Amino acid sequence: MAQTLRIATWNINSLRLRLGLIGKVVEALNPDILCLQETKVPDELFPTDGVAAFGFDHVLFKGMKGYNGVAILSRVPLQRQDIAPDWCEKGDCRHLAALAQVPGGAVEINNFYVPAGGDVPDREANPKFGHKLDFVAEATHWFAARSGLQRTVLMGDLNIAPMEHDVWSHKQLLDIVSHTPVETEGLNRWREAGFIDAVRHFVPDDQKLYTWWSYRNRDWRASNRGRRLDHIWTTPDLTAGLKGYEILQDARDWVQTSDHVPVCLEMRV
DNA sequence: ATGGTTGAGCGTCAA
Repeated sequence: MAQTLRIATWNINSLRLRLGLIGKVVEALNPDILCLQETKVPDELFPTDGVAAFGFDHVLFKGMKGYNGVAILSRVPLQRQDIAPDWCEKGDCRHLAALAQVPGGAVEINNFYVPAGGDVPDREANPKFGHKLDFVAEATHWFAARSGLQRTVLMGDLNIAPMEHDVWSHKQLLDIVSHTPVETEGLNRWREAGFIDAVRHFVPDDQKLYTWWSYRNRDWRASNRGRRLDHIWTTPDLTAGLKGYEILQDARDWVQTSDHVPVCLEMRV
């Protein structure tokens, strides 16, 4: 009954601008399910036919004009799960949940786009940072209340690099939004509410791993000042089925690409 | 401390 499922996440930073690059992701990673963040497209303008041309016949999206927006593209049937709250009561399109219908039993997919949090790591001076911390705390409590979750995946652009070697310089980034202790501790509590870090399952903690390189570095590969902001977590019952992962670093060199690269996980479910 | 770059969409704001 078990089948191999390949699931991927990518902050695409405008779906309409980079629709063609979905084809390159399919070619490179062959995902059954592709979670996108920062689609930046209102639902009435979502390119359903465009993504179907790449083999994704089952699509869920929650978007808005200009900012944010998430989508789940899938080759297997999806059943939308509208069970989560409106995080921080902002209505800003940062989470989509669905049951992926696979023969071994449904797998719950949670696609998150956590607020970036602005530049100043102080909730008094910078309300966007407060929003980020509140979002993570609210999500932590919500998942903790769903005790005993199984066959569940949480993935997306979580905008926090939690471990020392998830950034190019731990010491230089301790006061930089995305790697401050209050954020990394918050993200760890969220994960511990019921998940394991499926990519770190394959990579020792002392090895560098990045999924994002700023547009502001002229030569991202040479400077290599990356951060691991994009994550795939699974509930512990799925650990035995984990087969491998790929961070598609080559995508950072594509013409007119995103500043994030796709992350893919293969598992038997 | 600042700047560096990109996208949405035409003001700057968000990242």
